[in-house]
Amino acid sequence: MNKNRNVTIKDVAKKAGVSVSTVSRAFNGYSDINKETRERIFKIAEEIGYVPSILARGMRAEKANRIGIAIEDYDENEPTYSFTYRILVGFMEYASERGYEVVFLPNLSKYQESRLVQILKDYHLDGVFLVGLKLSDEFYKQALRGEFPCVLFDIPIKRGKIGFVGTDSIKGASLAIEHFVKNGHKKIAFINGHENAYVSLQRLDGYYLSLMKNDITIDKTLIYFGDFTEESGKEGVRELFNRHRDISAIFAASDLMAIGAIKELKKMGKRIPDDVEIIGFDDLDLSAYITPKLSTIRQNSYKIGVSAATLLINLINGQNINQIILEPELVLRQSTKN
Amino acid sequence: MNKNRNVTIKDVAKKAGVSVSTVSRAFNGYSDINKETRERIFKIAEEIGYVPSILARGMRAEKANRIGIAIEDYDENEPTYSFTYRILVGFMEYASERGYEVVFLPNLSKYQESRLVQILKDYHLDGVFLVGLKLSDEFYKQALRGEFPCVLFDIPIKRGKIGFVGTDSIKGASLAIEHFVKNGHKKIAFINGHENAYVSLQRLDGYYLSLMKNDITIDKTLIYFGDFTEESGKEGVRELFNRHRDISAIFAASDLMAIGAIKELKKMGKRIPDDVEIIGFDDLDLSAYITPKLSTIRQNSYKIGVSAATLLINLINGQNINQIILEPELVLRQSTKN
DNA sequence: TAATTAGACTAAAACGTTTTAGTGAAACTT
DNA sequence: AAGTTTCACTAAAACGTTTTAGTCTAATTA
Repeated sequence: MNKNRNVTIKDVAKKAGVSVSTVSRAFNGYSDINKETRERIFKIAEEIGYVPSILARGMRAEKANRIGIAIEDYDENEPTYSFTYRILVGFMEYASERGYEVVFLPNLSKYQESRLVQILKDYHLDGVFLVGLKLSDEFYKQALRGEFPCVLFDIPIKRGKIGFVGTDSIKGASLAIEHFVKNGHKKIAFINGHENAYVSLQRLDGYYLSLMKNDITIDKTLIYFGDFTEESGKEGVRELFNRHRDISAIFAASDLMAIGAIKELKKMGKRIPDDVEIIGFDDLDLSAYITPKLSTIRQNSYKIGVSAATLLINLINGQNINQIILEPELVLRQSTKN
Repeated sequence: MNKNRNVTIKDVAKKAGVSVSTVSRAFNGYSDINKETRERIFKIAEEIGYVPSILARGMRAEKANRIGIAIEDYDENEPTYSFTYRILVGFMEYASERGYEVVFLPNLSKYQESRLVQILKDYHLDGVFLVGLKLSDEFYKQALRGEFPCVLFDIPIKRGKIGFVGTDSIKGASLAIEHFVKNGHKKIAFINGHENAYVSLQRLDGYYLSLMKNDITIDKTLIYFGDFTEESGKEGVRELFNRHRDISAIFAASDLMAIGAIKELKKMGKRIPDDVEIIGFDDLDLSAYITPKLSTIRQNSYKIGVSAATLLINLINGQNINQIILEPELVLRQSTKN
């Protein structure tokens, strides 16, 4: 494919009667260039179909105009990949609009021995979006040093060149609880994620805040800490109904746990939403297909991707916004009375 | 990130006491290089952590060692992206193992005016995997010219530098029909995809073949042509049961259509699998979550990605395998009697 | 013994950019 | 009138590779 390469900057220069450097400067928005010259250059470039080679640019320039997206290890049995895919596409589309090339780094954990910053250099990346990184992960610690631009999903670090993108979990939880309160529930159980996830703490805050605002006394035995998986949702229901047999509403911190909970509730002979109402968190594609269709707090995964790209590119270019918090949305379906 | 760039080929050359070209030749597997020298070079490279710059290489070399994956336009409402994601990851992982960098081309249709071959040059790609390409698509016609290495999913072109990857649809359909026959069904309906999709024809062949093999007379009014969507699955059931009220088994050419069919059957008061057994095709993540859990012909999406990468890299390197057909697998769940 | 070939290596050009360090002319200052 | 500044531009080096066209020595052949 490289044989008779494309139109190069030289062709544009020749045709415009200027030097190669002038064309380069025009394309890179330098100021010391005559307006007419600049326009002529752009017109000619357009005409002959010139596109700067990202490879050549990356080799010479400070910035390669390439960013990476590193994704959690692949698991054959994980049913949430449509969510990941939407993040990915949002990230890609925005990045490509801004002239960045996106390089996918699969199986990051394979490289655990080497330093993350080394990998970024090897790949000529200006920055990286880390999604699904575990807090225990070695790369996580390296990222924290803030040596290079880096965006994290659901992990609220905002120091140095590190950015953070996530959904407002306090608000998300509140939306769910408010809905239950409106429907007259007093005994609202909460199946949370594990305690060392930031979002779990946030969702817990939202749960507390909403209950307090509505003068419902908080009962910690109505809270169960799972690990976001379907199995832990089932476990949560067993445990909670062991403690209280009159729970009438459940808020789960992930759709997967909500789905597990529903399965377990059905097994116990409970009708949903008549006996128990339930609201999840995420809005997986799955959630609209289970029976009953799951009401949930929607995170806009596509927008998460777009925001991550926005943030990362800003960080690379030295700007100082370093977090984007997205609005959650309550989606009412069949697991609640509406 | 580019400031104090990495270890380069020069560092290796200096330390090994040879010229840069020798190191390059060693790394590219040239033969006219002494075995000891080669080994010394590799050892030193390993020691000081040398990794060839893919950018520099791509600029100079015939091949850039970069391949693209172009994906169907993003649709917010499409529920099958976990399937796409698995293809993607399979493709990525294999390509990266073989030393290829993968470039994601989102929204290919945005570029419709320009020639595909032009795009590949602009991006310095050695080849591309096109997934979800419509037959009506302009790029499809361009791909067919075979000017550059290119792999298609589910579209059986095998000429020139074009490769084809897919699941054996004849066999897949047979698996489903054989199961129904074994369970004693005679009136087996078929909700197929649209007639101009290759896989629809294959699945139809499989359907015919299996019926004939089992001495069941073929009744064309038991066949409905949908368009792979959920809605057309519903429509299919309405239409088919209008024609025959005693259908006891349905094979659908996509899980989405099977899901639509199930919804419609439930609405009609049919019990699944007691009144009607149903088998889909694909095995989406969704399918294990609907009620009843869908029995289906599984396509291994991860393997599809791996196979596409394998094929593409072979085509680029001038080898002549140009198709990989994967084995389907019958997955029995709750929509059939097992 | 002279000529050829094989083996192991190298110098330098090339790829398409960006960037550094200017240049020359025109327009201002003093 | 001499010096300074601004404007618009450029030549050439640099980025890290691969590749072309050798070179030099030693071994083989005629």
